[in-house]
Amino acid sequence: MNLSIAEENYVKSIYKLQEGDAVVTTNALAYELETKPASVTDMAKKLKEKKLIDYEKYKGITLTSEGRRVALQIIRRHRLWECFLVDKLAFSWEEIHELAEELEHVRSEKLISRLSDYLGNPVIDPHGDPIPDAHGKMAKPRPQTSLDQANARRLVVTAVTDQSTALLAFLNAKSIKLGTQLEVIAHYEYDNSIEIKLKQHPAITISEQVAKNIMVRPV
Amino acid sequence: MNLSIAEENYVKSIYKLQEGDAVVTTNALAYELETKPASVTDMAKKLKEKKLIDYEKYKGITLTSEGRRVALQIIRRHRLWECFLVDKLAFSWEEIHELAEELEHVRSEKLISRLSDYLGNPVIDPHGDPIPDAHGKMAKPRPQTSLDQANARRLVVTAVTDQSTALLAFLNAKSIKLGTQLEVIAHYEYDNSIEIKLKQHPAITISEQVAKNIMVRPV
DNA sequence: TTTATTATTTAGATTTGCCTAAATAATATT
DNA sequence: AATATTATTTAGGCAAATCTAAATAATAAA
Ligand SMILES: [Mn+2]
Ligand SMILES: [Mn+2]
Ligand SMILES: [Mn+2]
Ligand SMILES: [Mn+2]
Repeated sequence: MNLSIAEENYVKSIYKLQEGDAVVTTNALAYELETKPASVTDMAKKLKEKKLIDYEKYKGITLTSEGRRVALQIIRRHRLWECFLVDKLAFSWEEIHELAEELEHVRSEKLISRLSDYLGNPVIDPHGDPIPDAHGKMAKPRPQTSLDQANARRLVVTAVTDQSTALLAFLNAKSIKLGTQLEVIAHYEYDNSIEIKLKQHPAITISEQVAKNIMVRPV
Repeated sequence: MNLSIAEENYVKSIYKLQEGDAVVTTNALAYELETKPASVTDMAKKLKEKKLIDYEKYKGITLTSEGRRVALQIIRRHRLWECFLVDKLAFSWEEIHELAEELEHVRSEKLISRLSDYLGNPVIDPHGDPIPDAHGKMAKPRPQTSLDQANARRLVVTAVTDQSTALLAFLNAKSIKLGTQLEVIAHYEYDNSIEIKLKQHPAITISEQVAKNIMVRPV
């Protein structure tokens, strides 16, 4: 099946919003893709026609198994290019998303399999997200929770769920990256902010919003 | 200026057909881009509007200096990606053109300058074509002639002007690549075919059409 | 259970890039 | 110089992807 760039972006966003099995609403998808609900309805009809989604009007959108397959391929391409940009071209993690957003649309099995080999067949990308293999299989991520819900004291950062430049730049400023070990000092009930301490650094307090987007695992 | 992929492809093709200063005709451009003359006329109006070409109806097309600048950037991206595919991902020279045709449209100064550094700032691509630098300057190619017009006996292959998969596959089969040294044994007047000999190989006879597309220099 | 609010879809346009068929201009032939 | 041929442009249309404004459906509140 030959998909346009727009169609690929829709399929990828639907996959992202589905998180397993949830139905994706028109508005949510419009917001995610920075477009208008009317445009989403139009595209939903086309993707249904192509059997990539299940869709009945007013009932929301879910991917078919073919849609899921397609989504995983696109995600694979996106994340492999992100690895390339960081590992080989020395980009930092907040710069790569936009570039990968374009590179992911170059469709060539051979290109991607060679790129993967060249990178040593990585299984997680620079943001800690798992990379599907050529068959769409992803390593089950090791159990992780968001920092605001973790109960252990000593934690290691495993992923970042919001990949906006703003958050990643903030984390850079605080020296927080994948693999960073930290200790939770205190939870402040008033605004749900959290005080943490990194080795070799003074303790800092981070907002609930930041904490929600940092994934961690007990060290 | 923000150009679409279609606009970029037009500008690049106009540059290619201009060969210095010649005026590009509507039909030639349509043939090159595998589209129809009417579509070329439409696009010519748009590119003129954007000041990338000079165009008066029935008078043909030439690039403005801005158009030339843009073309050289696209060619730079194209050829650097070709180097990447060959040097890092082990593609062979007949597979890379189509992929570079897509990769060239990812517009990021930073990406391209890092890619160039990563590749060691190459000045020729895998087909022997010069790569413009960030300012659009290209190494003046060393004097070379097509094989059918060379008068020296001992020659070295410096470039291939037709980059079709068919020709490149033929050259692969005959073990002819960039840097290959060969000796001209005979010219056959009847069909302008040429007999050549590579070291460690029996002599072979190649057609005029092939010879026209192989660029050589006295060794 | 009405009524208000929110979510979604439809109707009708717009832009881009392309097409075919017909008209016109430029060039080549007799 | 008149005519035939070829090149180019115009006219009119189509599909993809978007939009705004209006209509309709679903859901929440009174
Ligand atoms: Mn994308
Ligand atoms: Mn990522
Ligand atoms: Mn291209
Ligand atoms: Mn090339």
